[in-house]
Amino acid sequence: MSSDLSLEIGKTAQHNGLNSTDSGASVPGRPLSAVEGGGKKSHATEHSSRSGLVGESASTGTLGKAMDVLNIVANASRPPRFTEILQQSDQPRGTLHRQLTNLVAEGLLNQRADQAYELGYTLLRFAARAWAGNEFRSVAHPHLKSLHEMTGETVHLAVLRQNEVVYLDKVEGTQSVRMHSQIGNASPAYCTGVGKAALSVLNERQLEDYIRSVSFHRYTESTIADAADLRSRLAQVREAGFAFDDEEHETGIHCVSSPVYSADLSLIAAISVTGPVYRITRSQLETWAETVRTTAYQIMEDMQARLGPRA
Amino acid sequence: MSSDLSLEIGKTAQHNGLNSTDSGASVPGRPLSAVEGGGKKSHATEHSSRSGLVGESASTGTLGKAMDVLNIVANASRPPRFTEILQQSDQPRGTLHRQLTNLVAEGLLNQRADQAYELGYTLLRFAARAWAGNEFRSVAHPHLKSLHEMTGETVHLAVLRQNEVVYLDKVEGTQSVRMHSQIGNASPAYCTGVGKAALSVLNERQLEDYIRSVSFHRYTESTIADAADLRSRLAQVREAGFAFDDEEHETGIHCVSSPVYSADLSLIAAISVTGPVYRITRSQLETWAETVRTTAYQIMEDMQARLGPRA
DNA sequence: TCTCAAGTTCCAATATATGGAACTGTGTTT
DNA sequence: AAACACAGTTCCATATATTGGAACTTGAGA
Repeated sequence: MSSDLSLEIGKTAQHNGLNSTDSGASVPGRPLSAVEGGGKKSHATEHSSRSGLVGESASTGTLGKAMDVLNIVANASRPPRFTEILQQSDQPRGTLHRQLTNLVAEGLLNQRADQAYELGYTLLRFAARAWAGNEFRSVAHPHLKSLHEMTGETVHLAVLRQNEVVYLDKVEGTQSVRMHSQIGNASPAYCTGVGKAALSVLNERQLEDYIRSVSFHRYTESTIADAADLRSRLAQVREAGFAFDDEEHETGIHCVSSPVYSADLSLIAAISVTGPVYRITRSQLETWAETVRTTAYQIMEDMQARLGPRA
Repeated sequence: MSSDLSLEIGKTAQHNGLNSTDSGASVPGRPLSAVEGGGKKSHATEHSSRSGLVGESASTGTLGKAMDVLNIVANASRPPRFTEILQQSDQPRGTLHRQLTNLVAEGLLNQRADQAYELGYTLLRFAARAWAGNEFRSVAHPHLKSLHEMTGETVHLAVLRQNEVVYLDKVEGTQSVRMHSQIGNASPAYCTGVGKAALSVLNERQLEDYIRSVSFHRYTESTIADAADLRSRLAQVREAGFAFDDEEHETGIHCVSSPVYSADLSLIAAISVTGPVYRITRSQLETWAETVRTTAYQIMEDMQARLGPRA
């Protein structure tokens, strides 16, 4: 089992030249700076990867195994029973059984009357707090709202987590609320607007790690299918400051997106304006691109301002 | 450390007399029957308690300790740093530090640039799946919608989990969507409508366990303040089939609620219609009580129908 | 009734988590 | 500026929790 491959990557505080003492002037192109001055003498291995950004599902001891089981249940098309889980797990029956028992006891899993396992309510409880208590989200939210008001279309906020983007917030029209659909959902980074925007700020090594660990799946005709293509697209995104998603993940849906990130890259996220192709033209999206980018900058500034005050 | 106090309570399949072979006739007062016939030879200790319904936070080995840490972070008023967590935890520095590292590696916690810990995005990811994949919720949802259409007020679905009720779903007016506020939120059972409805179906021992482990806190003037009061209220609820919440948790808000549960009590939930006192009178709530109860029965029937077909 | 598969329990062996103490870096005081 | 105090991090012998094979139930089907 491959574990302990690395340490923190995000912590390799790498100042981007010009640092801030000027309070809040809008300087596009500059992310919010790290809260601490110099980088710690991190004696991380040269290889790195994994920790929050990019990486596989290397198990961290007992906890990691429990998470593996949770993942099996989460990814099942319907609530799996003991043996179904056993087949996907590489653990002996006795062990797996105890793990399941523990997970159920903690409320992370539910065992239904028919013995099938489903994700437990404790997860909902935690997620509600994770969401409500998330400072980044609450700082960004008003900006998302104003972006929605300007465009009239759905606005998303998503963060990069390993190889996926996880949707953190969403502001949409008064149209029938499709529940809180998106929030918490995860999508592959390479085929979504927010994903490409997020990937565009990775440093070379991180991108390398990402590309090594990702596997491309063609969701639609225009889905990016290989590393070379992805690289060149990301170069463009890096240049422009925004990314498009031309129905690369879902047919009939496209969007513009810009990255939101901290200087030390401990937080990499993105915002987007999304619309259906039948109503929103590509050129309309292009019109919004600058606004999206500007909004992203504003969020970064606000985050920076919010970080300081914390004693 | 007190662990392994018990086994499953919910599994003590306790048929309520008359059992089902008749398919789907509406027989109010009868919950959906357990999917399995007899009760297993559960040699559970006489004491019992804990497992999903009612109980304390007894740690289940390593996983339990990790959950304890998660809980500390979740309950903090703002993202705690290492020592703040250390003070609430009863573990030595070295141990706690490694646990935190593991939790961060798994994405269950985030360590921000200022070193403070917050709940991680993985929790959101899991919760989204827990919610979307929850069969009970999806079965109940259309009923909630029709209940909303009949009353015009906000409708909730909540499940009993340990001493709390966790909100699973919500249907409300087109009024500005206060995000998906409630969902995933947890409230004490004794002072909410859904909570009292849920508690009313507990058997004697379970109620005993609940009362032993709960601590009453006066949220408003009318909050139930002691066990005796709670018992007599629950007796009334049991009789009537629905419960009221007269501003017992939040001033200005009241509701009617009815329990939804499986015969083996492995699932205990409740639905409610909630409204602000300035617009909804008590007698209006009483008018809805019967409808709420009927809707609850219909959900139970639907659940029963949905349980069978599963091979 | 018998048989087979699914699910559950048990316990010695061993890998894993523990926790005290030493270490590093950061910010504060004299 | 040096000394101090404090938060955070690492290390390693030890204790303990997890492991996993095998035996044991239970339930469904022939």
